[in-house]
Amino acid sequence: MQTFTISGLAQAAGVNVETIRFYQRRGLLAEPDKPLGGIRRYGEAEVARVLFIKAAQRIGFTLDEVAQLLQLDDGTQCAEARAIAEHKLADVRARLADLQRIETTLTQLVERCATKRGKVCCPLIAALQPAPAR
Amino acid sequence: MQTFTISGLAQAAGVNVETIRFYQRRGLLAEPDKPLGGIRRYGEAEVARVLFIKAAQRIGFTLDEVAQLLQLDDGTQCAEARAIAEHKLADVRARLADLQRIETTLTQLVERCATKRGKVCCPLIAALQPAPAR
DNA sequence: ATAGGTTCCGTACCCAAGTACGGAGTCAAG
DNA sequence: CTTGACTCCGTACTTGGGTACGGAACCTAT
Repeated sequence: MQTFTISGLAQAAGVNVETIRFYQRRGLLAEPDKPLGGIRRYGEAEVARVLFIKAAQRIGFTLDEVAQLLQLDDGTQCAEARAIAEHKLADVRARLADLQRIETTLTQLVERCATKRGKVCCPLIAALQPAPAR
Repeated sequence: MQTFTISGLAQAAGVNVETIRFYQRRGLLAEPDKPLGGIRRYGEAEVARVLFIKAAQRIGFTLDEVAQLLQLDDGTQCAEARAIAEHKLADVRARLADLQRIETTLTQLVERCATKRGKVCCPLIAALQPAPAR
């Protein structure tokens, strides 16, 4: 089951070997204990974990935040997990709302582009305005 | 209408003065021409712009990407705008999907937490798996 | 048993996005 | 007309997230 060497893992996850080692130092990824003076092996679980880290980063989480999310995946005491989860959830929903507004606005822009020509001005900033001064 | 000094702008947008100047150097924010050896003034538009930059960053855009989005807001030739917009849109939709899956999973976790006790393990990683090895 | 390619580990370096610093100029209040 | 707060501008430092480097150890294939 533990089929990959570190470079195999890196390749499977689409990152650099050094990145794996960096994540290990940061505690985002465990270093499997190596068979007495030998070489560590990794499995699919680690690949998924690295992919998760990368995906979470793309949507704006820092590595510290990713660590918290991973804690939830790893299993924590319920009360604590719930606290973290609720906190993150609020956060996630706020981002979701912003992203959705950008999505809508960009979609409209593309549509307008298809029918008109010349300059277009896309009210992107307005899309994320908390309370437009009107 | 141009009511703020740079520190007023910074405060209104909830960032550091140096950040404003940094954005100006990066071309994300124009430097209004100053009244002959005097002090520049800013308005609500700039506040909104900085807030947008910050919001976009929170959902994972780099400053270079933000610059592209701002270009759309500022008005560009249609063909070019459309190309950028479509590109960003695909990007935005991918992030949206990931965020939504995290949202769902976190919500489920919180629910389970409310009814059970002891350890919980939240399949967060699985939520973002491209194709789970089964 | 040794050469070539990894792994391991530490240290050093890199880029993005700020943050801090310091001197000179400006401006309003006393 | 000076004092204190702020602006302007350049340069330097910091932090987060990696990347690169280099020597020693390891593991095949010949």
